[in-house]
Amino acid sequence: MQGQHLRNAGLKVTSPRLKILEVMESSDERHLSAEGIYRALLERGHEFGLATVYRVLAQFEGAGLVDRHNFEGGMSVFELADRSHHDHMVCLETGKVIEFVNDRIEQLQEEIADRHGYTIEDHSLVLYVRPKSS
Amino acid sequence: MQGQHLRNAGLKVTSPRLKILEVMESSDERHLSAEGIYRALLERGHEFGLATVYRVLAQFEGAGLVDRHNFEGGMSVFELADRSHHDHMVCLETGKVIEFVNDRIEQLQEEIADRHGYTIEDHSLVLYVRPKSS
DNA sequence: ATGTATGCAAAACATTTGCACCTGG
DNA sequence: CCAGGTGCAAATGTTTTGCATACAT
Repeated sequence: MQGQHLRNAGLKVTSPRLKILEVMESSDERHLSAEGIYRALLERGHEFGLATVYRVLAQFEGAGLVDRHNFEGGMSVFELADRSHHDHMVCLETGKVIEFVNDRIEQLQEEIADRHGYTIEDHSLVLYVRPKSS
Repeated sequence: MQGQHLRNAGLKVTSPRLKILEVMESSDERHLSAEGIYRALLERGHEFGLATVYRVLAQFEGAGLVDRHNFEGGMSVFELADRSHHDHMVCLETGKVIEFVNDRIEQLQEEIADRHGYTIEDHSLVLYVRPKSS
């Protein structure tokens, strides 16, 4: 049961939190907007306020349970932080999100920050792409 | 005169447009928010509506005169598109923005997109950093 | 003259917050 | 019981838009 995840994060086990976790775990889309989660909850018969969804997601983010991404288009998308680090490729035609990792890029980023006297706290790499026409 | 830039972009040469270009060219900060530009204009005695600033920036973006970036923090920053491509490092302590280029990273990105059957239309790489404490 | 630009106020949008009420442990 | 969570509505902050007026060419 994911109730444990919540307890481990120091969060009370409540219905909104459990259901939101459930939606994020079982959704086809790994990357969901707050609104998307809100609608998915409705479809499953759970009517929580949108404000609650936002609050829960913010707490989850703070607890390291989810990552928030700010892709273009003005709204945040959230994904379960159940995998190791990766970056994103967003298809501009279909909206599809592809994940990828490249250790060499990660390493180069570290080197660049280091060279300037900084350490990386966080980073965001997003490729906006289109299917090859060929 | 930068009036030519505007004409080349197919835009009428108007006072707001000229002054906004001027501010962006002469500001200490290369990366400005719409509000920041609005305030800089006021300081120079030009009172245009904030809506105009946004509209002009949107047109400039469309014309390729400026780039818009969506760093964390909810608001866009704009910079003159007068340099070749580069990525950004944002200091979380000071808000300072450092630009950098790394051809190897650029190349790796191309390879990754290509490997997945896509071509890159645009990309965003931002490192959120802190000064090395050492 | 005439198609665009602008100004202002109002709308839109995603997100956050205040506060009274509920609930998990 | 009581700290903390939730619902709702209202506030927020950024950006966009509608419409009447002003301007560049």
